[in-house]
Amino acid sequence: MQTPEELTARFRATGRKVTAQRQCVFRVLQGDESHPSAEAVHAAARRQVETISLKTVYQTLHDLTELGEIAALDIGTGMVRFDPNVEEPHHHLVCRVCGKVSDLVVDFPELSVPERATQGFELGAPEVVFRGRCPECRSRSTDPSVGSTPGGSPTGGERDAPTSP
Amino acid sequence: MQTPEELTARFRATGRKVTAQRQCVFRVLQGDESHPSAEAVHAAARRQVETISLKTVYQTLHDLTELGEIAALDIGTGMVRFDPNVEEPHHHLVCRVCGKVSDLVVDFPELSVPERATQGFELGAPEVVFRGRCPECRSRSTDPSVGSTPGGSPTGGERDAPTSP
DNA sequence: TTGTTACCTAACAATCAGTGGTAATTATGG
DNA sequence: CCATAATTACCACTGATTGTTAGGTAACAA
Ligand SMILES: [Mn+2]
Ligand SMILES: [Mn+2]
Ligand SMILES: [Zn+2]
Ligand SMILES: [Zn+2]
Repeated sequence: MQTPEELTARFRATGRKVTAQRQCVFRVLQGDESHPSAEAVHAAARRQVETISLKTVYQTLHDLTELGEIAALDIGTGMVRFDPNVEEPHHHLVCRVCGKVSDLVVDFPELSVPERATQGFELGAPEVVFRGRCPECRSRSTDPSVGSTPGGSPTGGERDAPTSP
Repeated sequence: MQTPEELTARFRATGRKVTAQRQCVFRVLQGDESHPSAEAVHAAARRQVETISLKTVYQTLHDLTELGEIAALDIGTGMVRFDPNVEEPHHHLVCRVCGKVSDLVVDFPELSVPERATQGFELGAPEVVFRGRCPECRSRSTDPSVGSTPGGSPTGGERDAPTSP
């Protein structure tokens, strides 16, 4: 995703009007690496423009996706997640417990399909998803098998666990 | 997934009753490589047991998933797709147009994440999805004027494929 | 500056996949 | 046989997303 200023220009150039609400969504998305849902974007946007409607957020996300400025990821968390990082190809780690999505910056070189295995499909880029448990959900787990990871990563950060869908 | 007979035994062994409806779902799933949705399973099951309810189908699919006899795939087609092939690890090709899901039998060897890239995640097996267009949708969405291009086809411009229904 | 027009909001209704409840009936398996 | 699980029809409900309306505001080109 480009900067809010560049997006402003691009919106004008594509016949779209630039409003305070849209620019607010631009700013919310800029540098956001949490892969927020539309609701999450809405919540963040409301902190800047209290009256912005969910509808407008959906509309702006749709426009940005159409322009290829962000990516809409549907990776089994129940909601579409939006990714402003479309410049750097990457994959994702998905927490099965809380739905957290993290970037996986590893590039997999050997990830091409032999022509005969494509079954006539016209293929795009591969999407790799590793599902598992994020650090927070690992440490929060009451599973007794967790707790003694020798030399592991005692990140210690046992933060609150807000999400309870 | 095991055979309907084996599933019958397994259901009994796990305290579940075996009914005509459940066995019907077993048979529908057996050898099905189309990764059907619950609705699709229901439609197929109705051809054998006309009165089987969608609820029962959901219940049976849930049970089978719980037992690990089938896999529930959420790969962005809007519905959960069920996969009776849990014996052979594999990946998937997904048609962006019609939602068709095909097995990708290629095994990717070097698909492991360097320890430092995991960000503390506890990871499961990687899921690879190639999105694209299936053969049917490729031939259906080409320009009408390109109906039968002989030899070296100047497929020229890939126009926007108009979204179906 | 002004006029056209896109945009925004609020408040709903609707869709779609999936879950949940009821009550009455059926049928499994010990 | 018979307790009890399962099934059915029916309907309400969630949650994400889209659509619709109507009235008001604001962007931007002239
Ligand atoms: Mn990402
Ligand atoms: Mn499969
Ligand atoms: Zn988590
Ligand atoms: Zn297709």
